[in-house]
Amino acid sequence: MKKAEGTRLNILQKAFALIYEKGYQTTSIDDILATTQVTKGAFYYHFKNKDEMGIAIINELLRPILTSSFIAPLQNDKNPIDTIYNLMHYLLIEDEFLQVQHGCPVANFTQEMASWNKDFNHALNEITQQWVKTMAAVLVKGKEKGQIRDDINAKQVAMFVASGYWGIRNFAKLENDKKVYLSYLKELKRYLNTLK
Amino acid sequence: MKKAEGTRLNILQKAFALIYEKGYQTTSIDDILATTQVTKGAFYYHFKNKDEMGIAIINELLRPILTSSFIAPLQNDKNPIDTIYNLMHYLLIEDEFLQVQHGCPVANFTQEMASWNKDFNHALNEITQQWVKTMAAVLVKGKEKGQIRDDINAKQVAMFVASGYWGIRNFAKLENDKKVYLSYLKELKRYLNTLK
DNA sequence: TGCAAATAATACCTATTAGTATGTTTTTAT
DNA sequence: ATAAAAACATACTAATAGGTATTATTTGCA
Repeated sequence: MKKAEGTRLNILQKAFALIYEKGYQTTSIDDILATTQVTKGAFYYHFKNKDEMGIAIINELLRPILTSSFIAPLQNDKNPIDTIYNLMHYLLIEDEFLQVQHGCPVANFTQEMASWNKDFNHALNEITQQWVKTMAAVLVKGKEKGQIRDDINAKQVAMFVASGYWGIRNFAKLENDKKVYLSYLKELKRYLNTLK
Repeated sequence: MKKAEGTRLNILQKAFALIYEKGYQTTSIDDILATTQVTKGAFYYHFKNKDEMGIAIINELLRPILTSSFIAPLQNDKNPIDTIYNLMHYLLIEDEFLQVQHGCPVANFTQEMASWNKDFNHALNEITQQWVKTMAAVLVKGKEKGQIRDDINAKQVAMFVASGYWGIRNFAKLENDKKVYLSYLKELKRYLNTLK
């Protein structure tokens, strides 16, 4: 990796961490410069403006995270019910990047920016759709294999599950306690079992 | 109502509308003054600072809305399944204040402020808990009447449902389309029916 | 090795931010 | 009617915001 690429990546990663903690609007360029030890000249060499950096974070950091942590675990040939439950368990309980007090970064971004920045909205919608579509595909496969009831609407279920995930992330933020995840997971398991 | 009370309420209501649209942090005092036609002197006569106004909005506007629109509809003696479904249908489809592109005001506030302002967190947690507790109580009553299965964990279900609500609000914001609500409601109905 | 392009550093600019200081007007109680 | 208190108005401040202009330093390559 060239050195310039390094500073760029450094900016993206540190900025992402700050934004995940504090939110996009309240993370200032100066905040980012302070924690990266990068100067303003360097920052604006790499990014036209703050929003371009935001989009880069979504496309270059969030998207890969989504692919590896949210989508890849769905792609196995086991029972969809276990697959989905295990994914949620991993995301809520085991994953070390996602912090209970800061919620889900994609949901945070969405909440903050969706109705105000077309580019953000588009990028976020794309990665979210990818997740939901993959989950739906898993369910369809399960239907074909007879693991999932025939009368189940896969897309509908996928969205229902994804919604629950975003919601419980917000709940846990409010209580600042992972315990709510356990309660959520129990009911999710019960719900998923009604699909077979 | 005394005139002074009127200006205070005017500030709270207009500020709330702005915050619901734009978020708390990005709604400036000057924004509020511009839309209320109130001067800075008047604003700071009524509120010590911006955060005090924010707390007042939660306690004096959000709380009553929650009581009347989220909690009161739960308090009838019908079947909990219909009661909860009808509430969600009302909130997502019929309610005229809640806008698809701006999500749920309580969820927005939570996402933005929960981990940063203790007072906000406390006020928001209180009203949210009240909603979940009421929903759980409705389910408990349903269990006693034999309308809900015995092995159901009421609190757990209430939280699961509330999470789904917050989540789908965020989803709809992303797609800026009420259609996702219809899909959500269908699956919610299916889910609720598994409780009996 | 030298020079152009890439990368970075510094100083600055204007707008906006929350908040204050100090006044004036309006209400209220006597 | 009048004085005191409540309610509001105006002009300001210091800090911070995102962004730019200009200059300096590295880097890759002929």
